Amino acid sequence: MASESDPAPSNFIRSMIEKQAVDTVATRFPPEPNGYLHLGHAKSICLNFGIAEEYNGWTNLRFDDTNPDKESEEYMSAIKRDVEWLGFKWKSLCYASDYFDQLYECAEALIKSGDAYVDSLSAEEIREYRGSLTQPGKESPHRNRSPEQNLELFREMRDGKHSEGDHILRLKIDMASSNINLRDPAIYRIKKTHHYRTADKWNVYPLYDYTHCLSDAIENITHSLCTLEFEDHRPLYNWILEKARASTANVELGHPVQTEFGPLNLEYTVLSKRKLIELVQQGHVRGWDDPRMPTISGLRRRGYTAASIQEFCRRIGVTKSSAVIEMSAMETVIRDELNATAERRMAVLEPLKVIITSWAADESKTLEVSNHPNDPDLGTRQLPFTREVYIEQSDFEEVPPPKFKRLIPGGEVRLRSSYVIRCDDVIKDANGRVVELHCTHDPDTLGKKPEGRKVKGVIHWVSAANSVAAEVRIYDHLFNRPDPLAEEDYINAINPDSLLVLENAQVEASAAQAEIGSRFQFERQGYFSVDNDSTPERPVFNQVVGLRDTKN
RNA sequence: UGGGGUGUGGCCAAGUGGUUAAGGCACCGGGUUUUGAUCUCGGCAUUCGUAGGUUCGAAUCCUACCACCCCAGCCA
Repeated sequence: MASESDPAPSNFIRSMIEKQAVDTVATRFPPEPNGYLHLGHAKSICLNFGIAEEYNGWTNLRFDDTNPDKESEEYMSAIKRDVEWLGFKWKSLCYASDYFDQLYECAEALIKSGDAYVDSLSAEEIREYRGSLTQPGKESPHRNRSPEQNLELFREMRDGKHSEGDHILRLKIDMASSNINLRDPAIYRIKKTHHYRTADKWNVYPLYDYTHCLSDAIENITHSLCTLEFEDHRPLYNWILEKARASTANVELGHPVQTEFGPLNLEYTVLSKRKLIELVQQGHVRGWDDPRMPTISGLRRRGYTAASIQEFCRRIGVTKSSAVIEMSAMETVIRDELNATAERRMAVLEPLKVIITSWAADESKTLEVSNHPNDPDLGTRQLPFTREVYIEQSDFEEVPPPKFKRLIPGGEVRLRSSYVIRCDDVIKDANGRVVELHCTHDPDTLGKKPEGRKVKGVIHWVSAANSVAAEVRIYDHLFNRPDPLAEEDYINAINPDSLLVLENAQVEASAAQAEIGSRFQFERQGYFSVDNDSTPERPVFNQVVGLRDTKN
C-alpha cells in the first residue's frame, strides 16, 4: 500500500515543477456534472490533489457547468461524494457558472477590442466555412461587423431577443490556421435552457475553451492539468488569457499553464462518460453503482477501498502516452490490501451435503478458529462442527482430473480448521447426480496431522445446521474483449455472463451478520463484500476479486 | 497529402551522454504452508520503433523513415 516508504514515482509533471521551483502549486479538478466519476477521473483526482499536496499547494473542485442541457444536481452531489470518499479535500468548491458575469463582461471587452464578433451563419454554414484538416477555412461575411454592431447583437442575444442558432459569438483569430481550434472558435451560444444553478438568468452560455482558461485564471490556478486531447487547445487557452488580460474587463486573472497527460484506458471495459451513460440508460447494467462498472461508485459497491484505488493510480504512473492497463493491475491492489486486512470466513457457494456418519446426530463441537492465518491480532471466532456439513460441489470428483487434491471416493481430505474425513459412500439421485456424501472423520486429526499418511487436500465447509443461506454475486469483465472500442459497436462486445448469481450459498453465521460494506476473505475463494441489497434475513455478497489461482 | 502528440520486455514505467537498462503487474521455477492463497527464494530486454550519423562512449544528441493516437460540436 502507499506509504511514506513508498513515495510517488517520478513523472514528467513532477520534474517540470521541480525545475520551475515554484513556491506553491494550485490545481483544480474540473468535472462537468453530466455523469458519475470513473477510474479515469480517479487518475486525474490523484494527480491534481496529490501534486498540490506534495508542493504545499491546494486544489479546487470546480464544476464545469456551462452546458445546462446535460448537467444536473444528482451528478454534482455524486461527484462531491466520490471525491471525498477517495480521500481528498478541496480548498474551494467552485462552479464555472459562478463566473458567468465576469465571463460575460470579458466577452464584451473582447468585442470592443475587435477580438470577437457575432456571426449569423447557420451551424452548417460555419462548418463549411471552417475548411478541413488539409484545407484552410474562409472568413464569414459577418466577420467585419463593427464592435458597436457586435455589442448590440450580443446584448440582444443575452437579453433573449434571438432564437437558438441564430447568432453566435466567435473569436477573431485566423480562419487559415493549421490548428483548427484557432479558426475563429465559438465562445458563446444562445441557449434558453434552465440552468440548475443560475436558473433562467442567462440566454447565452459560454463554451468550454473560453470558460476553462478564464476560470483557471480567476481561481489563480498555477497548473491546469488535463488529458492529451486538449493539446491542440493550448494555443487557444493562452490566446484567450492574453487578450483577456489586455482587455478593459474588470477581472483579475492569474497565470495558469496547461499541461496535458495521457488518459487512462483499462482492458475489458470502457472509460468514457458518454458510453457509461449508455450502459446505464440502456439497462446493460443495474445502475451507475453496478459493481461491474468502472465508476468510483461501482468500485466502492464492489468492495474496492479508496486506498486501493489511490494505490492503483500511483502504480500506473503519469506520462504523455495513453496507457492501456491490464485488469490484473487493478485486481492486485485490492487483493494485496484485503489479504492483509480481511478476516477469513468460510462460505460454500454451491453446496453438497456431507453426512459425517461417525459423528453423533445431536453432537455439536465448538471449534476455535483463527480469523487470519498470518495476523493473530485479528483474533479468533467460534465455529460449530456437526454431523451434517456442506462442502463445495467442485471439491468432490468421482473421476478426478490429474493433480486433483480434493475429495474423491475412498479418499481423505482435511476440512479446514477441523478434522480429516474420508469419503465412504456417494449417494446419487435417479439421474445419477451426486446429491450427498457419507464420510467418517478421524478424531485424532483436530489440530494435528494424521499419523502415517499425508492428506494433501484442505477444503472449506460450513455446518448445515449453523450456516445461513445467502446470495453471492460473482462478477466477470463487463466486456468480453480487452478492446471493446475496436468492435464496430462496442455494445456488441458486452459480456453476457458478466454477472453470475449464486442463490443457494451457505455462509457461516458470523459473516451473515456483517454490516453492509464489510469485507471478508471466503477461504479458498476470494474476497467478498456485503452488498447494499443485503438484509439480516437474506445476506448478499459481492465477489470483490478472486484469490490468485495457480492450479493447472 | 494540414496541425498536434507518442513509441523502453506480454502490460505499465524509471531513465535526460559513462549504471550489469530501476521498479510494479503478468508469467515461469524452488522452498514454507491445515487457503492449489499468503510468505519466501530465484528466473524473465546484450537492448530502448527502424535505418544511418556525431562521440572514446548513445535509450539519452543529430538526420531520415516507419507505426500508432488526437483534432474539422453552437459538447467538455
